[in-house]
Amino acid sequence: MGVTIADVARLAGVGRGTVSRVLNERTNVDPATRARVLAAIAELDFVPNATARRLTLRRTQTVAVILPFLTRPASVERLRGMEAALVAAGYDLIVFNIETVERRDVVFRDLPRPERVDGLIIVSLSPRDAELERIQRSGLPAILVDAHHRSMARIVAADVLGGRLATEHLIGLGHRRIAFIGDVPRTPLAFTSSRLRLTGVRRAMAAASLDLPSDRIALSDHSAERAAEIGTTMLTSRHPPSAIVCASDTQAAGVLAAAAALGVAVPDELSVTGYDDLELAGHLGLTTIRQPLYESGVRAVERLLGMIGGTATGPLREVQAIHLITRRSTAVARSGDARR
Amino acid sequence: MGVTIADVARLAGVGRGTVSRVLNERTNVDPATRARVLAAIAELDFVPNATARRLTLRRTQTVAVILPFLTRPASVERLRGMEAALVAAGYDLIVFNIETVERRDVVFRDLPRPERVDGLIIVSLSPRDAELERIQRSGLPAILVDAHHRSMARIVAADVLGGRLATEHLIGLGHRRIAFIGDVPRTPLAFTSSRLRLTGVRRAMAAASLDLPSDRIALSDHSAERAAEIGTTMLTSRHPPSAIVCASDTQAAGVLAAAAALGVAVPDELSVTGYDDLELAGHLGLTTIRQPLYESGVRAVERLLGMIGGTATGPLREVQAIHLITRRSTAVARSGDARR
DNA sequence: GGGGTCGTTGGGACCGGTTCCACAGCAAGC
DNA sequence: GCTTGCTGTGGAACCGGTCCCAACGACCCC
Repeated sequence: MGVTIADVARLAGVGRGTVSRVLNERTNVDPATRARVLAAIAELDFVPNATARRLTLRRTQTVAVILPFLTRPASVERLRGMEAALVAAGYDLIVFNIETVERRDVVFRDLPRPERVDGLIIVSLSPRDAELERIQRSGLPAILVDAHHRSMARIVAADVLGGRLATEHLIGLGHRRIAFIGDVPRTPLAFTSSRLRLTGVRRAMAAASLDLPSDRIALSDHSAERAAEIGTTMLTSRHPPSAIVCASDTQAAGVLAAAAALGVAVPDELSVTGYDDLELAGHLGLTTIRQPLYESGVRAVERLLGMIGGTATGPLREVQAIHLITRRSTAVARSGDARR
Repeated sequence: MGVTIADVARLAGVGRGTVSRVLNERTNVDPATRARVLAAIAELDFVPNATARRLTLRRTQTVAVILPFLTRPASVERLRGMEAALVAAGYDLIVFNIETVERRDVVFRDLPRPERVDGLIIVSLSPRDAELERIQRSGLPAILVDAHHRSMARIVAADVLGGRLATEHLIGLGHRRIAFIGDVPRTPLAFTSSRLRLTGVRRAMAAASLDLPSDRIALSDHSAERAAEIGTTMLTSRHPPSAIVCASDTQAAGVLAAAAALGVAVPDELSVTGYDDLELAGHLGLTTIRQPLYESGVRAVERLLGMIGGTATGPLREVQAIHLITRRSTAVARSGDARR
C-alpha cells in the first residue's frame, strides 16, 4: 500500500541513499539528479514513513504531556498552548491524564524511555526524588509547569506574588477582616499552587499588621460546592470576613453563590477575589489574578525543544508575570469593617 | 542505551525468535525456556521498543483525535473519556486542535495515513466529501463524535430531542413567549449542534401551537458576552420573552448575567435553560440538558478499536440518551405571560 | 530399527528508513 | 601520464522488532 523510498529510487533511476539525501536536503546531490528524484516523489505522492524514520534516527518526534485534572480549564488552556507549539515544530503530542495515584506510578515508571518519547512536560505535578532519578537515568529532557523540584527546569507563575496582589488590593480598599479559601494539598497526586498563594496572602497581611487567624483560612478540595459550604460557614460566623481571597475562580464562584443564597450583597457587604481569570471570571464579574496559561504551555515547549536540540536556554526556574484584573466583585469596605 | 531483544536472548541463552514468542505469549514455548526468558527480561528491565514493533507490525498503536475548540469544556470532557479508554487499551492518543480553516485542511491532508495512526476520531467536525474520500482511500477506520456524515460511523446525542425537552419543560411551566439563543453555524470550520437543538425547539413550539417568530431566534458566536448582549436586547424589547432556551450553558450564563444587570429576576420574571450540564451549570443553578460527554468519548474509542480489530459493531449512527436537569433558573410563568 | 510426526527452537529475511564506506569519474597538479 | 583530491553515487549494514522456515530431538508406530 505505502510507497517506499525504494519505489522512488527505482522510478528516478537512482539508489535509495540518493533519495534519502534529497529528502534530508543534504548538499552533495547533483541538481539534475535531485530534480529527477523530486519528480518521482511528486509522481508517486511519496511521504516518508515516520515509524521507520524514528527507528533509525532513534528519535520519536513525540513529546508526552503528563497532567492531572484534564477537567480543569486552567490545565486545558496550558495544554492548548503546548499543542499549538508542538504541532508548529513538527512534533506529536501524546497526553497522559493522571487521576489516580496508581496511574501516576504507572506513567512515571513506563513513560520515561527514550524509545517512547523525546521529552516530557509535567504539569501541576511535582516529581518525587525517585521519579526524578528515573527520568534522569532515562536521559530524557523534561520540564515542569506549575510544579516544583529544586533541580528540574520549570515554568511557574508568581503564585506568592499573586496571593499578595489580591490581598493588597483588598487592604487598599479598606478591608481588615480577610479570609482565604484554598485547596487542600493533594501531595501524592498533584501539586497545588494554593499553598504558595496563601503564603502571599500571609505576607500581605503581615506587612499591613493585620491578623489572619486560622479560622479564616480554610482548605478544601477544588470545587465550587465545598467552597460554597465554607463560605456559608464563614459568612454566618460571629465576625464574618468582609473579603475572601480564593485560590481559584472556581472556588470564588462557590463563594459568590453562597453569598447570593444568604442575601449577602457582593461587593457591598463582601468582596471576593478569584485566581486564573477563567472565562467564568468574566461572566461573574470576578476580580481575579490572571496568569498566562496558554503562554506557559508555549514556553514549556520552547524550552523543552531547546533541551532536546541540545541548546541550553533560560534559567532553571522561569517565572511568569501575573496581573490583577479588577472587576465588580470587590469594592471599598464599609466603614464598619475598619475595626477588626 | 536501550536493552534489546538480542541482549535478552543472549542472557537467557536462547534465540531472538524465542524471546519474541515469549513476549507475544505464543503457545509453543517450553515452560522452562519461558521462565528463563522471563527471568532475563526482569533482570535487564527490558521493555520492547515500540517503534521497532510498529515498523514490523505495520501498526502504530496510536489514535488521532481531531477536534476544534479545545477551549470548550464539553470538548475536553469528551477528550477525557477518549484518553482513559485509549490508555486502557494500550494505545497512544495524539491530539490535533483545529482553530483555523488552514489547520483543518493541513490536518485532513497529512494525517489520514496508515503509517501515522491506526484510526481517527473526529469531534464536532463534519467531514466534507473530499475529506471523507481521502480518509476512505487511506483505508483508516474513523468515527465521528458530535458530527455528521451520512456514510460515516458516528456517536451523536439526541440534539433535536434536547431542544424539545427544554422547550416542553418551559411550556409545561406555562411559558408562551419563548426565545432561543444559539450558535451561528461555522460550517467550514466546525459543526454546531445548535441548529439541531433549534429544530427541537421549533417542533415543541409547533406541537403546542405556539409562535416562534424570527425576532425571538438569535444566533451568535459561542460566547457568554455575545449571548449577554442578545439577552439584553430581547429583555428590553416591547414584548420580552418569559423564557429563553440557550444552545449551551455558556450562553445561558451570559443571559443570566444580562438579566442580573437589568434587574430582571430569574426565575421569577425570566426562565433560562442551558445545555451540556457543565460544572458551571451547577454553580449557576441552571436548568439544562445533560448529555453523556465523557461516555461519548469512551464509546467512540470502543467503536473505533472494534473497527481496527475488524469486528464490526453497532449501527452507523449511534444516539446517546440525554436528560433534563431541573434547577432554579426555571419556574412557573407569571400569569400575565399566559397571553402571547 | 527406520521412518514419520510433533513440539520446540535458532536464525535469516524483512519492515522502511539513514548512514557510512567504497568507488567511479573528472579536474587539477607535478 | 600518473597521482591526488573532490564530488556524486550505489549499496551494504544497521535500527529492533516479527515471522517464517528449516532443523533438531523425542516419541510413537510398524
